[in-house]
Amino acid sequence: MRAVNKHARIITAATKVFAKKGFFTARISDIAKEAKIADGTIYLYFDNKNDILISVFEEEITKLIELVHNDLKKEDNPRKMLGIFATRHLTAMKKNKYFAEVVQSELRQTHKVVKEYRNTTFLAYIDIVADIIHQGQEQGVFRQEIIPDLAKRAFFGALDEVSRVWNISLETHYTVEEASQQILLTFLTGLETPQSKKTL
Amino acid sequence: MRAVNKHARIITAATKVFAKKGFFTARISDIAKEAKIADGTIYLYFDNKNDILISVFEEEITKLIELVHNDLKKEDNPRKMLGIFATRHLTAMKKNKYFAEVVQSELRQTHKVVKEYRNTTFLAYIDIVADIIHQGQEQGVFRQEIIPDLAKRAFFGALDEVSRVWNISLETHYTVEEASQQILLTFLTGLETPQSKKTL
Amino acid sequence: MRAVNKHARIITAATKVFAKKGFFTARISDIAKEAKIADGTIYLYFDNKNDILISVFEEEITKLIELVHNDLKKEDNPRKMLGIFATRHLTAMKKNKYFAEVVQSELRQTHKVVKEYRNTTFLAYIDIVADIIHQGQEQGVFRQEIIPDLAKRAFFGALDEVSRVWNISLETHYTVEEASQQILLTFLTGLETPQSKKTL
Amino acid sequence: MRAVNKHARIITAATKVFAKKGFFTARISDIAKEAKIADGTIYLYFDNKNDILISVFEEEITKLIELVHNDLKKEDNPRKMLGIFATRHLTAMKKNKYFAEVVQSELRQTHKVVKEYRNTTFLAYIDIVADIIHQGQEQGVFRQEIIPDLAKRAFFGALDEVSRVWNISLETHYTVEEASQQILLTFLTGLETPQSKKTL
DNA sequence: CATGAATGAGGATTCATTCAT
DNA sequence: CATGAATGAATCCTCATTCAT
Repeated sequence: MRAVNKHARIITAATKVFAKKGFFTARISDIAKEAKIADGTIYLYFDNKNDILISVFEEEITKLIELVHNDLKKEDNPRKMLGIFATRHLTAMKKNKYFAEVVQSELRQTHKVVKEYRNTTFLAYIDIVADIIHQGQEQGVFRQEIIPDLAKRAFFGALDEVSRVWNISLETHYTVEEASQQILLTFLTGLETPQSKKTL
Repeated sequence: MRAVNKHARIITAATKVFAKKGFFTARISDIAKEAKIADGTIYLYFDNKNDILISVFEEEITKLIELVHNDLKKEDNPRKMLGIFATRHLTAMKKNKYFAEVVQSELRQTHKVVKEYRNTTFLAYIDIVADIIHQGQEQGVFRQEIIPDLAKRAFFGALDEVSRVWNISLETHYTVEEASQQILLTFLTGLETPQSKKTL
Repeated sequence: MRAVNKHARIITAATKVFAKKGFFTARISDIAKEAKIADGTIYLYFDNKNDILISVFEEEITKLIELVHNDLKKEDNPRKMLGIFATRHLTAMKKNKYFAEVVQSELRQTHKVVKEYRNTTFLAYIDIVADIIHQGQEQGVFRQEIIPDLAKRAFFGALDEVSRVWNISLETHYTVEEASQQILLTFLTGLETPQSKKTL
Repeated sequence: MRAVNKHARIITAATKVFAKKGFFTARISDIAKEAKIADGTIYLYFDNKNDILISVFEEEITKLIELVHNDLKKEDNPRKMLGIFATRHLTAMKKNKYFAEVVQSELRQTHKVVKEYRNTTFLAYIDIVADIIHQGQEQGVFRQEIIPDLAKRAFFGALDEVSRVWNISLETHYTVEEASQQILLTFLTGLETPQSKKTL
C-alpha cells in the first residue's frame, strides 16, 4: 500500500460531496477528486456508489452509537440520559455538517437507493431513545401511557428537524445548548405552563 | 381516471412515481406512462423534471394549508389547535402515502435539486405551528421560555418522523389517533409523571 | 417515424464495423456514425451490443437459407445440389465481405459473447448439407460409409476456410468458380487420380 | 503444477483462460490468478495482452509443426502423409481443448487484434498440406487439376470445423479415428460411390 | 525478480429534452 | 394541442498497465 487510509479518506470525501450535491448529483469523480485519488481507486475499497453511501452511514452512526453508549453508562437518571442523547446528537450534527446533511436527506431515500439495505444500525441508534424511555417508565419517572416506540420517533424527529435548520441558511441558527435545552424542556415537562395544567 | 385536465393528471402521476422511485430514479417516461400521455406532452405543462417536483409540493402543501387554516378558524384554544394541526397533518400523510414519501424524502434535498427554489410555501405551512405556539404564549397557556421558531421545528419533526414509519414496512403501524394523541400528550404535558415533577 | 429503415441501416453499419474492427474493438459510436444516426438511437432498435451481433447473424443467415432452399427446390441431383450450396455460399461470402468476416471470426466466439445464444439458425444452414448428403446416400450416389453429420462439417469447413482467404490480403485470390469447382471436384471424386485408385 | 518457469506457466494459464473466456473477455488478472502469480509479473515476461495471445499461438503451433514434420519424415506415400497430418492435428486439438478453442476462434481475428502480426507460423503449418499435395501430384497419385494452395485450405478447413464441434457440447462427438478416417475417405476417394462414377 | 495498489483512459448505456409530424 | 422517434451529453465502472516497495 502506497498511501494509508484510503478507505477513510474516501468516506470523508464522499460525506462531503454527498452533503454538497446529494447522492444522485454527486459524481464518482467528484469524490475521487475530493479524496485526491484516481476514480478507479474508489472501486478497490467499495463495490459501487451505493456501497459508499451505505458505508458513510454505517461508519458514522456506529461511531455515534459508541460515543452515546459510553456517556450513558455513567448515568441512570432517564431525564439526564435523554439530555445526553440530545446533546450528543446535536453536537455531532453540528460538528459534521456534511454527515448531518447526509443523514437528513439521503437517509430518507436509502431504501430506494439500495433495496436490500435494511438500515439496522440506524434503528439501533434511535432505539437508544426507546430504551431510555422504557427505563424511565420502570423507574416511575415517565408516564406509562407513553409508547416508547412512538416516542422515540417523535424525539428523534424533533432533534433531526431542529438540526436540519443548521444546514439551511434561511433561518436563525440556535446553539446546541439552546436547542437541546428547549427540546428537553418540551419533551420532559411539556409546552403548557404549570398553572394552565392545574386548570385542566 | 376521470377526464380531468392533463396538468392535474401529471401531478398525480408524478407524486406516485416520485414516491415509489424517488425523484432521481423516476423517469419522465414513468410519469408519462402513469398519466397515460406521451412523454413530450409533459413539456407542454411543465418546464422540466425539477419543475414537476416543485409543483407537486406547492400544490399539495397549498391545499393542506387551506384545509388546516379553515379548521383552525373555528378554534382558539391553542392546545386544541395544535391537536388539529397534528391530526390534519397525520391524516393527510396517511391518506396520500405518495405525497408523504415525497415530503419526507424529496423535500429534504429540494434545495440541492433546484437551487433557486426557496420553498416558502412549506415554511408557511410549519409557521402555522409557530403561530399557534405564539398565540398560546400570549394567552398564558404555553411557557414563555419556549422559542416558537425552534418549537415549530421540533413539533413538525416529531409528526414527520412518526408518519414516516407508515412508509416503511418494518415497524408497528400506529393509527392516526394513537400517534396524534401520543404526540400531543408529550408536547403539551411532557413525558414526566406529575408526581415526579413535584419531586424535582 | 422520421426516417425509415433505421433497423436495416444499423444492421448494415454494424456488419461493416464488426468486420473491420471485430466485435469487441467496435464501438457503438462507430456503428452509429456509420449508420449516420445518434448513439442512443441504436438502443431504440436493439437491446445492447450483443443483440446487434446476433441480429447481424440471424438476419443474413436467414436470407441465405431462403436463397439456397429456393435454388435447391429445382434440383434433385445431390451432386449438383452440393454444387449449388457451394456456389451460393461462396458468392454470398464474396459479395458481402463484411458479413463473411463476421461469420468467420465472430461466429466462432458468439457463444462466449452471449452464453444463451444457441445459434440454431446457423445449425439449420449447415444441416442443408447433411440433408443433401443423406439424399445422395438414399439415391445410391453417395457412399453409405459417410456420416452426414461429420461430412457436413468437413464440407462447410472447407468452404469457409477457402472463402476466408478473400478477407486476408496475403494470398492469391481465386474466383468463386475456381474455388467452388475445386471443392466439388475434391469432395465428389476425391484427390486421387483414377488410375491410382485402381492400384489400391 | 511443477516448478516450471514463469513464462511457460503464463502461456499455459493464458491458453486456458483465452479458451474459456475469449481474448477480449479474459482479464490479465484471470491469467495471473490461473498462473498463481501477481498481475504485474506477467509484464516481466510479455509486452502486453496481445503479445501473450501471439505467443500462445506461436509456441503451440511451433511444437505441432515439429511433431508433424518428424512423423512425416518417415513416410513418403502422400495418401498416408495426409492421414498423418489429419490424425496429428485432430489429436492435438482433442488433447488440448483450450488451444483448440484459441486456434478456432481467436486465430480468426488475430489480424484485427494485432495488425502487425502476420501469422507466418500458422501459414507454415497449413503449407505442410500444400506440400504433401504437391508431392502427390509429382508422384502422379493426386490429380493435376487440384490447386494445392486451395486444397490445403479446404483440407485444413474441414479438419478445423470437425474438431470445432468438440468444443461445442451440442452435437455428437466423434472420435479422432472416426473423424480422421471420414475426412481422408472423402478427400482421397470422394463422396461418390464407385458405381455412380462409372455412370457419369 | 516479484508484488499488487494505484492509475485513468475508455465505452456502453441511460434518459431528459426536442421537434417534425 | 399531442405525439414519440430521435438526440447526444453525461457517468459509472472496468481493466490494461505502471511503478514504488
